Amino acid sequence: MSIIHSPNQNHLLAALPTVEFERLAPQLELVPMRLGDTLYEPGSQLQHVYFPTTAIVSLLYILESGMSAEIAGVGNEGVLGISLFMGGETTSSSAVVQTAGHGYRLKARLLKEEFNRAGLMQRLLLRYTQALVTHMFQTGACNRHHSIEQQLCRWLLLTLDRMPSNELIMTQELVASALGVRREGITEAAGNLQRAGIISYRRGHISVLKRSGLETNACECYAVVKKEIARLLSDVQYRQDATTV
Amino acid sequence: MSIIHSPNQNHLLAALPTVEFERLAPQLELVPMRLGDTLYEPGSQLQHVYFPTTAIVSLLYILESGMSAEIAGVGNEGVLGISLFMGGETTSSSAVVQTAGHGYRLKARLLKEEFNRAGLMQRLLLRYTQALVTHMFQTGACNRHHSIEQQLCRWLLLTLDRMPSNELIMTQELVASALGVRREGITEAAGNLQRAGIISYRRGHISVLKRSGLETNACECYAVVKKEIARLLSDVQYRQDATTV
DNA sequence: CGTCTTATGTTCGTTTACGTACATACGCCA
DNA sequence: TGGCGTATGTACGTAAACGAACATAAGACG
Repeated sequence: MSIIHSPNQNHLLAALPTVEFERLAPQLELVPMRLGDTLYEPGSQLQHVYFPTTAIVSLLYILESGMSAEIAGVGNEGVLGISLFMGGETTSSSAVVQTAGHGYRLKARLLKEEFNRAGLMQRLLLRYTQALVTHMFQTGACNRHHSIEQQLCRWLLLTLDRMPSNELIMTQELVASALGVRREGITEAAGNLQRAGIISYRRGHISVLKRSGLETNACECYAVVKKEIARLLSDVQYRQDATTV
Repeated sequence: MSIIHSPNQNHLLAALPTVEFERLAPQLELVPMRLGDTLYEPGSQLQHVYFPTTAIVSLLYILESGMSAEIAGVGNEGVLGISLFMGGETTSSSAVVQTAGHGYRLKARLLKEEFNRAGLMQRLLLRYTQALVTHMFQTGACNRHHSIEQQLCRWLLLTLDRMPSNELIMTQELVASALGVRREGITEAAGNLQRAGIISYRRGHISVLKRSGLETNACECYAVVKKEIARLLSDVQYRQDATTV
């Protein structure tokens, strides 16, 4: 069975009116995103924006000491490279593929042109940016006040929501660097969740057995982010033809 | 001596071209901002945007447990109420006055109109928003990895940069809630800095004696945020008449 | 099937910040 | 000038996460 790819798997692209979509579609380039790929380095000039379809990308900040923290994740609900239309040209964060998959990319110049037409694309991009800002807010507060286990639950839920199955392909090491904690801290927290029958895992794979268990153990941050994103994108209409995929 | 107020004390307003500035100026309303005033509550419909001139406002997130964390501060370099032009209408954060002073406010509708003219105001607002996003990124990572003392130094520097003098009017309790830590933690960190001759303080007042000392003890986050904001706003030209104030 | 890389498990002591309780003293205002 | 509200100082024990070192085992690959 071969996998069918379509730009409409990305919510932003699927919400474009036909005119705008058809203008961009020929310029969209399907790209594979492999685990660990770096899409952006801090400070580099952005050449493209990326609309993930099946991949998930971490926006993470790497400190001088080498320690890192994920500030937000981007999946098929969003886009990478907001600083292009915000006007900064470069980012101060890194974008690293956290779950392998695919996405479509668009040349920076073309995106800026489309943005400046002030059509629905502009509205969508700004809306999405605000959702991202909300996410960052919540993550910042969460970093400060919640335990590793709570944060792990939050993070698993956010990731799970973007996956087709209930299995995540990733090592504890990777989760640890996303949350900005020690690997051992994840081993312990994940061990607790496994003993409680909420998840089960083996080398590089995490299966969620009881989603409700994660929700119970997560901090409020998951629900808040989820709700706010739903609100911000609630009036987004998908094109008729976009739903057939 | 009476204090002279002018919208040009706010950098964004001072950078508007004459045409745009003169269109908005009659609609700008000078408002006092008293310590502790709440400009926005999470979830409320925003009626105005605020351009601080001498006041500093904290964007802080309050968790269910009552604990809080400041995600960014806004002074005369910025504006409060970005969700209005980003399209969300409401914020999920609170905006609380951290240093008393003044600012100008503008009716939400008028700002949106101006934004949609796609003139320099739009460019400025988007640029500023990206600077804010950068700030939030850095704060998030800082919350995770740096000590209270480092964060205190960073925070004092950021606040100091927006003050005309080297004295901050605020209690340790207030600083603690901005950083999202215990008041006792601030007492200890501030005590260290005072013993080192870097600051001196008395009830509700903090004087910075040796700025370089703060810079030495701060984490990298201060310098990074400072530099990035300077970069983003480097090509902003102030109107000729705006510099006379 | 055996080997070797690497993901995961476990255990120490240590550090940092928390939570609580209470002491002290500044400085506003009657 | 005296009193009082409140900002600040100090001192516990406790909890969470860290840092480092090492053990175990899964599974990729020859």
